[in-house]
Amino acid sequence: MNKIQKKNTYSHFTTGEFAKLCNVKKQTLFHYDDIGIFSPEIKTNNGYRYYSYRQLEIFSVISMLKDLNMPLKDIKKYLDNRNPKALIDLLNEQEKEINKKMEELEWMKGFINTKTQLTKAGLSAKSGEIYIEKSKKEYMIVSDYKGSENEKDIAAAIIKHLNFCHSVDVYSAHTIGGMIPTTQIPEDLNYNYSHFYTKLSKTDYSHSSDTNLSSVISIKPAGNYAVIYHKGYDGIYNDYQNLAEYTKKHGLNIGPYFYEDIILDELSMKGWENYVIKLSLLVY
Amino acid sequence: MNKIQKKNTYSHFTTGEFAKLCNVKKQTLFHYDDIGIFSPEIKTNNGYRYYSYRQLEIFSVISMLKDLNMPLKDIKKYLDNRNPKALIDLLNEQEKEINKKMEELEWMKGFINTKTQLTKAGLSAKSGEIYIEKSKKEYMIVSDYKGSENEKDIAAAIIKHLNFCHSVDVYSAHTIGGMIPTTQIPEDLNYNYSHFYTKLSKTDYSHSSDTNLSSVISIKPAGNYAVIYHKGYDGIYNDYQNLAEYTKKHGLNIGPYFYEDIILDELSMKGWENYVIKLSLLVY
DNA sequence: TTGCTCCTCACGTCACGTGAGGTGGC
DNA sequence: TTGCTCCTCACGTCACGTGAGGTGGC
Repeated sequence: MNKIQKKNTYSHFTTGEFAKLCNVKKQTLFHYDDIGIFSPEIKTNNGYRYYSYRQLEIFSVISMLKDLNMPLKDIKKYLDNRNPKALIDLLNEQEKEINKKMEELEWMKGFINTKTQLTKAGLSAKSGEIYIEKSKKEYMIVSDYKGSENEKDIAAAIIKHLNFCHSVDVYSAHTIGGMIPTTQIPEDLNYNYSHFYTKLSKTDYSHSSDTNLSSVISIKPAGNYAVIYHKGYDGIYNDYQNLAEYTKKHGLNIGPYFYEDIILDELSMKGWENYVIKLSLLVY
Repeated sequence: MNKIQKKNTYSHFTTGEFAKLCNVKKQTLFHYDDIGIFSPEIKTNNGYRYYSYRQLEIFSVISMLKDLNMPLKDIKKYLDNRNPKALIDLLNEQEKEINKKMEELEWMKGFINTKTQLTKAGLSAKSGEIYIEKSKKEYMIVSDYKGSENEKDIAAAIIKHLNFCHSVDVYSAHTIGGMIPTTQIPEDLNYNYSHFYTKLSKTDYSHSSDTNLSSVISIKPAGNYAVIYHKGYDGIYNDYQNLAEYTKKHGLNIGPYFYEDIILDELSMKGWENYVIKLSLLVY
């Protein structure tokens, strides 16, 4: 170690110190040195690495690019050919990446919000009890369904419905619900949907001042709903009948459709038989 | 393959089909099946996998959790013990993760913005020419410097300055600048800073309605500045002298400090000798 | 039958992480 | 001298990715 090196190392950081400043492990710095993407300002004869505070910015940019899913190879490629114009282009691209990520995170937030609400509702729900619930107006995307009650037709229709939602840029956190006309109260042998729907959260329709979207939005009217929760799908037609009888007994007028929503699904329950399903019916 | 299986597979997706719906490669689904985190609804005798549309949501949630840096092991642990309360807790934690990521992304956006501005300025800058530039008021965090002009003292002071910035939650995209009193126009043997500073972007001080921060913010006054760009640090004291002489020749009053900002640094230029440095001086 | 898709198995890769064993500065 | 930090080297790991070679459905 000559004098100049000694003088310099006083004002420099060892690998461990620099790693702490960067909030990474030493091995990261070893690795970056190995692949030639980021090396210490000084390397002494005994192999000791010494980093300068001036290297902090470039390390933090490497971290940033890595966080934005840029492979180390590509980062190295840029650094090997760096120049102001290339930097501007790089930053430009990364800004687009960031915007994409932000949108994804926004979607996740919406998903978490609705899913938390639903799950809390599912936790406090008592199966089999009928009660009246005041609901606000809800927006949804609705697809007709004319197929049979078998799995195959339903699967095809649901996928078609999902594709339609995606085509108008809707990726709702709500699971898909089904509508059954009240003119046709389900029995064991007759339990079929007339529509499938996806409810929209505020973020789903407030962001898109898209005329495409607004033209395909349907409304579930505000009002009082008779509601019953059911566990699993077995014997669910009984609760449809119970709902209908209840409204008759209390002399209530009813809306044209039953709504069937899955409140607790595979995400919190293992197996269909444990899902919690909410049936609701507009009354007045 | 019995009848029931055959009937079901009609309404199901093969691995390749399902992978497309999920925007991933088949191998991801194989892998998830291998480690037991996400398996097809049906597996026939010949080993063919068949996925249901009902599995789409759970796959997308696995993807989401993975994007939020949750290891597959932990995701599996949740799924193996899933229940509504655990789901609510999980979603709660992940929301915090999301907020952290959003803040990071916001910081990156700010960084990209300021860095792009600086780099564009650096591209169009002509070294050696003096001109007058109108500047708006700028906010910055300033640290005194009383050390010598050697590397060691400067390094220590800069790190102290950085730590101070971090202690008041400032992580600016601007590189650190230096101030030199105009009473002491630098020469070769006398080129020393009296202060170091970090400029703040709007996002740095607008977000923080923090009284801590506002009490330590200094202001670089609005006004006309005599400006010169210099390449590298070699002979930079000449340009300090040129700036001073220019103001004298034009009978201008000058502010108390020279400001030295690095416009193009290691990020776009290899080596100190290619940096572009901006010297400026308030005139009136 | 052709072409496409499915499968498993082995090995590769990317970005480190983890000791093991040895040296070096205050 | 002790204790801490530095180094290299080899191997592990996480989440897949990439063929290789073979089978299977329309």
